[in-house]
Amino acid sequence: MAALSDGTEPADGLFGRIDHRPAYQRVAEAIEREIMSGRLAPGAPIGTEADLVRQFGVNRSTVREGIRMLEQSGLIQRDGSRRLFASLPRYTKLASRISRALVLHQVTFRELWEATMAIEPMSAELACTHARPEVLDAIAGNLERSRRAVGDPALLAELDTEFHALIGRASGNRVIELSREPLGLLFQPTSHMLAEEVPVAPARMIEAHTRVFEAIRAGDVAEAGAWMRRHVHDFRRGFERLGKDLEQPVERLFHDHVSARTPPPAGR
Amino acid sequence: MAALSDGTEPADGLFGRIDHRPAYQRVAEAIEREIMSGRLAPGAPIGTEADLVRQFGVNRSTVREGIRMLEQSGLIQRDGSRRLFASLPRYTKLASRISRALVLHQVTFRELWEATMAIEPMSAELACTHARPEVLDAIAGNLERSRRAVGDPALLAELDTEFHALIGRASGNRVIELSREPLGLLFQPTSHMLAEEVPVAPARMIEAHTRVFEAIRAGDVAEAGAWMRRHVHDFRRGFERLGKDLEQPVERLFHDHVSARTPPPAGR
DNA sequence: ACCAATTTGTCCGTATGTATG
DNA sequence: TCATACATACGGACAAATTGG
Repeated sequence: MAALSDGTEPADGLFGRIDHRPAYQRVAEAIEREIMSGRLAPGAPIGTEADLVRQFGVNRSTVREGIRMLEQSGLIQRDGSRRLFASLPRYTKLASRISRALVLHQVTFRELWEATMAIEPMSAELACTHARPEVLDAIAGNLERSRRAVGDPALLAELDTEFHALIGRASGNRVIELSREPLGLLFQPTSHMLAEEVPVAPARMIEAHTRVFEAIRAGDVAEAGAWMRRHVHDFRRGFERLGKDLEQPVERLFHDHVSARTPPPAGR
Repeated sequence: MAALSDGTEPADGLFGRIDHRPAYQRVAEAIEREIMSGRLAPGAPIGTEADLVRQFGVNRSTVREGIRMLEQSGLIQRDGSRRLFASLPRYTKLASRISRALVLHQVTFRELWEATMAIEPMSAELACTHARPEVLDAIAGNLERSRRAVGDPALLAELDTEFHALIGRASGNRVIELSREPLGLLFQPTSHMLAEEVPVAPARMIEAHTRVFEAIRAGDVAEAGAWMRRHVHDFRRGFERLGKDLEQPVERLFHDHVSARTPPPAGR
């Protein structure tokens, strides 16, 4: 039951097992452990490659391979000047990683929609009690821009995605915020198509967004949830009206331009 | 608006911009593009490092750094003989990445619980119409083992986590399955503590699990959802009965032994 | 704004253990 | 069994970029 981190059982003799994983992995894991344990706080400098070479007693190439892994997992980042810092994995990066995986696994629109149906209404309901003024202002701004964008399907789809992301932010719940982000990313192309092909779609969308926003501002939990549910149902109806199949996998095509660049410097 | 993948705007002259990103990143991105576009199907061999050196015209070390990044993101894997294959990012790996991020961001129990309250009932409801026999059998087995584990808090917590994971599986919705996995991981230690400290907890848990299971087997959507909601509420009450604060961040301590090892070869 | 030291990105060559045929 | 191919790891090198005076 007490499996080691490499999946093996501990030996019961005098000596511990030998860790035969490659050196670059052990370098990465050692640094990861320091960060996860809190001994390296986010924003703390990791040191130069030469430092790490000295500390671990391995070659620089080995250190560099370890660093690549940690960089990829978001536990360390480079600031503008390429110095290494411990950092918190960014939500946007995780979200785009998740949506990439969902695309590769050929998740269907039905699956996406059902998950949205679970998360989005809850998000709106929580926003009623947790939304802070700045976020409400941001949502108001989003609505304003949406009303002016009725003729521009691409922009409208972008603003739609942003609206829902802001509701997630307003929920005051980062788990929900993170969970729903990939859904927004994956729905955006469909939202675009909908705005282009279904004449009433833009107006209905803006109407629903407005209702949700007003309910949130009024603190009306039931109303916010109900309008959000209606809105998500509406999206599905529009989707079906386009003659598309709910069991169709989300395409991988769109994903080309969502290769999220590393964001600017972390802390400090 | 048409930002390039490195965040800059396209130049409007004769020549395109020069890509200043380091070679190892471009190697990784080139391979990633092949996989995402479908030209490299999961399971397809990538070639040896020497092959990649020839194709890209860069040094071994550079290729290796690129490979580390892709390995970390789960897009490529090595089989037993260390040959490189394209692969689908594994859910378990993503889930543990997500829960790690949530821990580092010091997400609170309230946030976890609210998200669970959104996802888990939906998961149970969907299971009513989508559960396949094998999964139902697995759940039955889990229940059987749970009943025998009443005196063993650690095992019971493990079986609890497994039960909910199986419900996720039964939902026939991989988005929900993936979204809820990190929640299960993060709740497990609390579930353990609950089984240890609250005398009635094990019995109530098993009762609820049984009800949910029977409702799913009977295809009773309303009943399954209702019992799951009750179960999740119950968890919260138990948590508060322990005198713990919902606004307390999930501890980072537990995470030490959840450093999910790379699973065996991917497809084929 | 210039200079010297540091650091990263990249390359080359080589040795070693292991897996495949 | 043996030869080959391959991944891991090491040492050393140099140019370009960045830092810190």
